[in-house]
Amino acid sequence: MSEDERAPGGREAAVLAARRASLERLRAAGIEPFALDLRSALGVREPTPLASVRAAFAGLGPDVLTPERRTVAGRVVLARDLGRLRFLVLRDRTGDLQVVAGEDTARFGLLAEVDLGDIIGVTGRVGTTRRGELSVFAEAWAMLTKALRPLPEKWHGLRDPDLQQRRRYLHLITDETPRRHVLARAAVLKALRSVLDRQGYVEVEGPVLQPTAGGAMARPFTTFHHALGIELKLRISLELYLKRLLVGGLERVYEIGRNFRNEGIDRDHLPEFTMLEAYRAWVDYEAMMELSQTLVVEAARAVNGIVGRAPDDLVLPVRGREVDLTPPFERITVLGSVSEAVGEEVRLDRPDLAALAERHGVEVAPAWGPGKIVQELFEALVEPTIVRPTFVCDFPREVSPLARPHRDDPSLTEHFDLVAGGIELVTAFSELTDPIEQRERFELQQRLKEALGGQAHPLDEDFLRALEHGMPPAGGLGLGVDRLLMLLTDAPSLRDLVMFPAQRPASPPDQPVG
RNA sequence: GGGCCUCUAGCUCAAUUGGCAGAGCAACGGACUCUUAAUCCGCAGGUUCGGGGUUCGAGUCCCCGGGGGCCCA
Repeated sequence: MSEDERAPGGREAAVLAARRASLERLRAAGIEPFALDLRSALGVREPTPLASVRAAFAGLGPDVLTPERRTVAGRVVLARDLGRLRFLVLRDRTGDLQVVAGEDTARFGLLAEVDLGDIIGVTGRVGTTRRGELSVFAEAWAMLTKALRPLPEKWHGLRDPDLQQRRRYLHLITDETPRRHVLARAAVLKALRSVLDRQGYVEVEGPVLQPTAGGAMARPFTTFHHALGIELKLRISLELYLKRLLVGGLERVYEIGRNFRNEGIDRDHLPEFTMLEAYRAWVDYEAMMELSQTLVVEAARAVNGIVGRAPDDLVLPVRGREVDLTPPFERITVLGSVSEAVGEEVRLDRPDLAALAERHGVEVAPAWGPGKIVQELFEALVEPTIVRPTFVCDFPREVSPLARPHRDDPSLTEHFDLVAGGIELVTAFSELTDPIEQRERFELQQRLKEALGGQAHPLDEDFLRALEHGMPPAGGLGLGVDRLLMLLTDAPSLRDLVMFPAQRPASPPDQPVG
């Protein structure tokens, strides 16, 4: 049942009825309130963007009427009725502009049927009012789309975060922030693709529906394919199929796509999120550091214009601090930074690791090995303190099942995370190519998962089979696009960067209790 | 999963110790030929998220449930 079937509150019903009545009056006057286009009424195919009018007539003094005629269109967001003179403010994707209607305006009387929220078109000469406001002085106008529901409060807009998400269209009409977020996402995606395309990577699309969801530790969403008669999972990472393409000889591949994880929702986690993963043959994780740096810097430059920063400004405000993205990024190691944080040397072979962790407020599960304990120490003590973009290198082998053992210390892996402003942006490896070791690592992960009471996924046998055919040495990275956007826009939550984040349905009116 | 906060008119918000549910915007009727959140006059609008309880009396206190936010796991 939709919320609109609720017994209507008196006022809302009256507002809706008034809009319907206005609609009928327009029809009675021979005006179609849902027009096909601007052509029939105004003789123009598309309106001039409001910002273009502003740009073309900037600097006009007050009380000027130019001979220049323009047709504009947009949503009416403000209306001031002075009797025989009427001011309307239109809003389109580029901005706002005032329209003035008076005795020279055709069908002036019917303008009384224009409500806040209606979409109209106006043709007239461009000029300024006595107070100097740039305006189109309406000669003709057209109702393009009648709005049957009112806009939110014209000054405060939609402040309720629940309604901002549920009715994002209203949020977009009344607040420029979500619009900037949409534009920032588009700019970042374009910048990421541009960097990779320039470097000869091929964009590919792997399967979203997978028989076994691999490449990460996360609970997947499950669905059922009726024709095939099998259960399928929504992917939790892009990794294993991209690596199959490396086996197949593609050498430089990337994918930008949605991953799905059936887990908790908070500021930094959404059930669906956008990942970039890129793989390149013949290189190691050093090359991925370079690539990460380029991707982050180019994305930052692409967003600067949208959020009002200078084009080359790489110093961003993030959660009340300044983050300087100027390369080269810093480098630290997991063991080195944890040692510094606890004030004594931390090694994977220390027998008292668990006690050490507990002393620093990290609760240790019995099934955890030394690698896991060190990783938890890192995430608790070091990661939140990292402000400058920093490559955190050489994670313990135990917690990094897809990365190659470190060339200098086989208890570690060639695995780095890029962290900036306390946000984890990138995970990258020198990829593990040894299929025998890969199987052992997967099996170890399964045992660990079971020991912790979780349900282990079956192994992706076809992936292991592909590795047995031989994957070239390669470096790979995964970049969280939403998190990168959070860093670049200083949005407080990932939910702000996704127009329609997953939500429970609004509480229905007649829901049975219990 | 746990803790804290929150939900009142279409929207933004008030409501003293538990004592007549209010304002602005939007709407509706009217005035106004230069407004800038226009102004002015008038009018109307409520399942106080849902259910139960305590009480002479509940928006307010208690219990159960729902939506949202923040923090923790």
